[in-house]
Amino acid sequence: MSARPSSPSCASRKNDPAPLHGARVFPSCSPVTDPALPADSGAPEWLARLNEPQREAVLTTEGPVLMLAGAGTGKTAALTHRLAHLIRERKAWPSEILCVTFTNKAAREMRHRVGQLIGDAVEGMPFLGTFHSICARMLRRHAELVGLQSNYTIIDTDDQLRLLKLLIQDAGIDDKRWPARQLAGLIDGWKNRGLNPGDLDAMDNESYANGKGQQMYRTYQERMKALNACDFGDLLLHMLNIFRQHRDVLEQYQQRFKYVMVDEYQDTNAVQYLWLRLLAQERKNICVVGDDDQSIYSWRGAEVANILRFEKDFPGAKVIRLEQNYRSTPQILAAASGLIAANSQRLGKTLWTELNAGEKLRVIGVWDAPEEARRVGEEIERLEHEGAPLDEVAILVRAQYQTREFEDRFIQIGLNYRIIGGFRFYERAEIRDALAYLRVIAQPADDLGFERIYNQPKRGLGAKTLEKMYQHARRQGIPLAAAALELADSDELPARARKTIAELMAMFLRWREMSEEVTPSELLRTVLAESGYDDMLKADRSPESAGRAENLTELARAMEEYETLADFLEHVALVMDNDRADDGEKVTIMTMHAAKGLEFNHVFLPGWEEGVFPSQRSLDEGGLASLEEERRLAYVAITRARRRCTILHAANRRIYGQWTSSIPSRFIEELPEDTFNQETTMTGGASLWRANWSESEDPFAHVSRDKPDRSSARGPGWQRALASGYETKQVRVKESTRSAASFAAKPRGDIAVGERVFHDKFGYGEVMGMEGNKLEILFDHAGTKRVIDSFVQKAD
DNA sequence: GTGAGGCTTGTGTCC
DNA sequence: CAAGCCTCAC
Repeated sequence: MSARPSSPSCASRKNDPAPLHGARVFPSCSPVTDPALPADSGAPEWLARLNEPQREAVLTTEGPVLMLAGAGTGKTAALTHRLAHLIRERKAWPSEILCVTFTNKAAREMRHRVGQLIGDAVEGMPFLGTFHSICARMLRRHAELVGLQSNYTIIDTDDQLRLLKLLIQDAGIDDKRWPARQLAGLIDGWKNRGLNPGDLDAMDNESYANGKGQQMYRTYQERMKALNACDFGDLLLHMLNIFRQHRDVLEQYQQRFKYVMVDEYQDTNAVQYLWLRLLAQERKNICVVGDDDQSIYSWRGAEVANILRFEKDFPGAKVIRLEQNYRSTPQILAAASGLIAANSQRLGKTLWTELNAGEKLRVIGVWDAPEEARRVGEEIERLEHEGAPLDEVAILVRAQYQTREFEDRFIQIGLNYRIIGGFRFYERAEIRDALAYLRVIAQPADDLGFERIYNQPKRGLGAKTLEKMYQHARRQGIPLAAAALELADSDELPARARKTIAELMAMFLRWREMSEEVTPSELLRTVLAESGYDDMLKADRSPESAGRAENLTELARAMEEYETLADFLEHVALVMDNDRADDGEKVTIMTMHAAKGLEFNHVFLPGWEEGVFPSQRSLDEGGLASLEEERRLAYVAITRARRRCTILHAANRRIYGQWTSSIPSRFIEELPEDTFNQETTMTGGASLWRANWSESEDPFAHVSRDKPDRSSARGPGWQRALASGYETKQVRVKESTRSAASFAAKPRGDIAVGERVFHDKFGYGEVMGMEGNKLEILFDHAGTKRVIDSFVQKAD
């Protein structure tokens, strides 16, 4: 995990809520600036590195600008230079520029690169960040306008779900039929569209529990207010509400922000769009950068339409196109361009490059997911031998679950890797527990935090006590922790529970006082020691407990970078990165979504199979639009590669524990033929199978497919469809019935129960059982595993 | 109030 | 297949 080091400007922010017009001290160490230099008389040398359209984007500072920038065309360079230019030319102080990015990674990158151009002045940019972090900061200042206090808690999805579940049950709604997840999704969607409970129409209202949508949304918002808490969507929605209802506040910010810049504009959703429009409509100095072909976030409300109608929103906008690609080989560009050409709704652009050398892409068909991981591992080792740094190698997957196979394999072969995203550091139970303690200290109304730890470590308080506390809290209209304190002084509870609660509350009072005096990390160490959490871990003999203790130590260390508890908690809530201080070179494994904006010399794209990528969900729901979004994702993925791009697809994959056969992704077929080479592995692979399949009607007619039984009815979409005879899916059903599914079920016949075998990964073992081609083997060192017979040899 | 064991269900992507 | 939820026995 990397924590933003506290800087002088951060420290000053703590006490001084930054007067809106108060110019900050402009760093005297600012690098060479010649204010007399006319902008159009031969660009200064630091502009010389830019191409013509980039330079135009930098120098067109006044009025609306739309930069259409294809993948790898140097839009970040253009943006950072533009920012630097504004500051150097003293058109604005750093604190008068609003610069919004989508990810923390992008914000950090921007800060870093601007820093290289103008030095420390970038430290004075409090409004360079993600939509969420910028809104969170603004909201601390204006919290009372929406009924919050400035120390509000930002809750994560987990807490949100727990709260919703309670509310659903309170409302007497069956949470089996109307799961909290669904409601959370709806509320999120409403917030993304900028809708408050009162703004819902009948259809929105109907979408949950037969017309309870609005009521539940309203209840949830009220409860959040009582908890002095916000979810992610609230950060934006609250600020939008404030801007709409308090002209004076809006005008302050309109005055303040002389220039507005927005990265990844194609991914803005309605709230973000409305928020930006309000802020920029006075001065109209807004510069947005985007690429409609890289719009991959419609699932969280992004509307490509925002970029398409920019010229209407801001008449007279200057449109600048960046089309020269500096990143990839012509083959990679041709493959990506050919693929994306299959989409219908696009602005269209032509990427070109001056590079002429390069290799074709490779498409490799393998037997199953483990082989895929093995193959990628081998390829990476080969690259390593050729001297390629591991930092320049990335594996980009469609969904998080795909990372496991690679992780397993890389541990086996001792290949250094890092997984970005995934189960994040901050989502581990022990970390969340620790944070819950800290949250309750910082913000006593945080019931969700209190509920999490009131009996963690176990102190003999259970559901009965919790219920009593809730009752009391509800009746008195006070937070849970306050109710607990009062109950400890009454006869409502058995003496034993009373004593425990009293002790716990005494600790909290002490910690709260202490939090004013000691650093956050000292506070955490004290809490862990005094609460008994440390002891609990020490007493725990399970293999994970040591790791848990380590994680907590790491957390305390990370906190040393922060001066106040509030700063730290905000960072935790908004920043999901867990790239710790990385020692040495590592292969990066991450989702395609997380990879947007990044680039690598070598990119591996596993799992290009129908149902995985494009994902089954996108095929089942969402229709063409959703498929096209998957295709844009494929485009993003391919264009991450500078030099080599390797696509893999497996013939068999286990989904929900079921072996499922798969056919290669349609995206592979859509690649222009002359841009890639097809390869296949010894074990057959889907490529071979596909070749056969296209020639004969049913090459596997001799193998009977297992009858769909109850268990297979739970598979992915098409399997479910198969089981229920769902008609519109006939085509898919046909494909899958004659697919290689049962290929796997053909036992090889020369291995019997009781024999000794050897397996590449697990070593020697004894066959304990077999079922079709699947063997259950007790390995000498690896324990019992289920493996496919083609991966074992008879031991001598 | 705690823990063990069975049943159900899921895995999309992020701030 | 796993994790999460629920139920039931101490």
